[in-house]
Amino acid sequence: MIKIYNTLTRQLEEFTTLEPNVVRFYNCGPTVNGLMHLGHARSAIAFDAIRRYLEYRGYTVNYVMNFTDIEDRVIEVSKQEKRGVLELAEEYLRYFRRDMRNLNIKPATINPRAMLHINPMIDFAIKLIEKGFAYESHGDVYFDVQKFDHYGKLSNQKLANILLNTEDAENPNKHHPADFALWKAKKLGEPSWPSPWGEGRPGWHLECSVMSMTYLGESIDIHSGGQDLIFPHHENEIAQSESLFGKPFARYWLHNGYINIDQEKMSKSLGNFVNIFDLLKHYSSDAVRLFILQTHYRSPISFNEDAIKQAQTTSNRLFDVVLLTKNFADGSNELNKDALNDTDANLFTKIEKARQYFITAMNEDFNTPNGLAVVFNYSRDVNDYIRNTEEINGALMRESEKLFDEFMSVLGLFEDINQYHSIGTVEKLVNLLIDIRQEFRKDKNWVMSDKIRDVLKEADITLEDTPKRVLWKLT
RNA sequence: GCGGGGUUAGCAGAGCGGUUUAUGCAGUGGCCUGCAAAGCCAUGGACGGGAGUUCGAAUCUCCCACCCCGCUCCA
Repeated sequence: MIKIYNTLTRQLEEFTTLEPNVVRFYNCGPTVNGLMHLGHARSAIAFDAIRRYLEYRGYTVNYVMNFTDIEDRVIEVSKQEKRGVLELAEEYLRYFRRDMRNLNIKPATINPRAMLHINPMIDFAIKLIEKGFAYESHGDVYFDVQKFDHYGKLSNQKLANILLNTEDAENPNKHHPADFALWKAKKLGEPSWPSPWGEGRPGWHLECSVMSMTYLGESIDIHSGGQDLIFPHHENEIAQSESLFGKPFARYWLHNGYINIDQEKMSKSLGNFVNIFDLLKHYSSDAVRLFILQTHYRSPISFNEDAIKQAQTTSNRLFDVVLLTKNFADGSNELNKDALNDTDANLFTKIEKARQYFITAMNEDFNTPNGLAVVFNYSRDVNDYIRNTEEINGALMRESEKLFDEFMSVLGLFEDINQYHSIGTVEKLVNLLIDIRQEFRKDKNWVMSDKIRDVLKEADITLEDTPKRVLWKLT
């Protein structure tokens, strides 16, 4: 049974779905007005892992992640850079897709863009006006928060306690200062679309309600995003969708914690962000994913150079043991569980237990740090087995490989490992050289044995002498 | 003002009433060892401070200190 911490109820809840075995999952994506930074990456990776885990557990996940490409902040940047909004959005969108791919984020079922949903947004606003939840005022359309009884339920705020800035407080077009724009009248030099209220453009919050409805339906299972979206963004989405449809919008609200740098939130507005493209010049995507997943998704992460370096070391070490397992996995024989010797039977038990412990960890609100602890503990056992066992059981190693494949599919690690996997001709050749070298070593001919090792090293093949056998890997 | 989160060893970070206080990186010692590299084993070291509840608290309660975040720019 999977348990999820729900921001809405502020407690752990048993996970169930509206439709059997299908998860309707909407993840609030980024505004494409700048480069992807580590904070975006955290959100993307955290929910990617959650999505992957749900799939591992047998769910079909309809995973929608939007791109906000028309909004105040995009317009602002387009003015600064003196470029068209469309051109700007297209470019940053490309960068985001590139970085997501580099981080091995599994492609969403669909990545809807706000700019391509203007008409449905207008329709949505019209219906809200018809139902009396919104009103037009001088070309703007506002949601009337006083009409929605549950306003503030997600952020646990009473309407009266919400602090408002002076601009909103003094906006004469609004009935209540907390009313938010569904539609904004055109301002000079800004992109606009025709609407019943004249030229204008949609407000930020509307797109998610509309695109969520379009691709997942009026009620969904999971809606996620960064903690900073709880208020006002998600609060407003709830107000829009629930007042129009009269039913719960999302059943589980998940929010990831921030990344702190020097004890301060990493954010676009503070300008203290680490951009992903640059980070990936120095660290592998696996290291970045490990760095993120070593912390529970709701906790804050402290970022510093040391921490990401450590993740890189860990990633390399884990990669090596997974690769070793693959190299010894042999599919030619079925594993006969009843005929295993003690050593093999022992490892087989560990494989089964590791799988079970991993699931237990992940079932508890997707506890990836504990899941990783299981992976590390198991990898120690395999390392021991491969290096210290007289006769390696290829069929058993195939079970081990299967286990690692399961772990890695959830964590999204080492997707390209098979290209390092020793197979066929290369394997035979290297094994031949290892055999020859072993003869030299037996004769204490260190010159020749070292030469073989050095030459192989130049060919990106690393040898490792262990008590029972010589191990090798492509690097 | 209102609403949240946090303070765990050198660093990162689980645990949230009870086996020796995970796990990773870094230490230290050992095994292995022609060298190299890796691995395995062992080991030191922490629960912000104070009081309370309890047979028992990092975990619950209260007080104090400090930090972070949200309250219409943010993942």
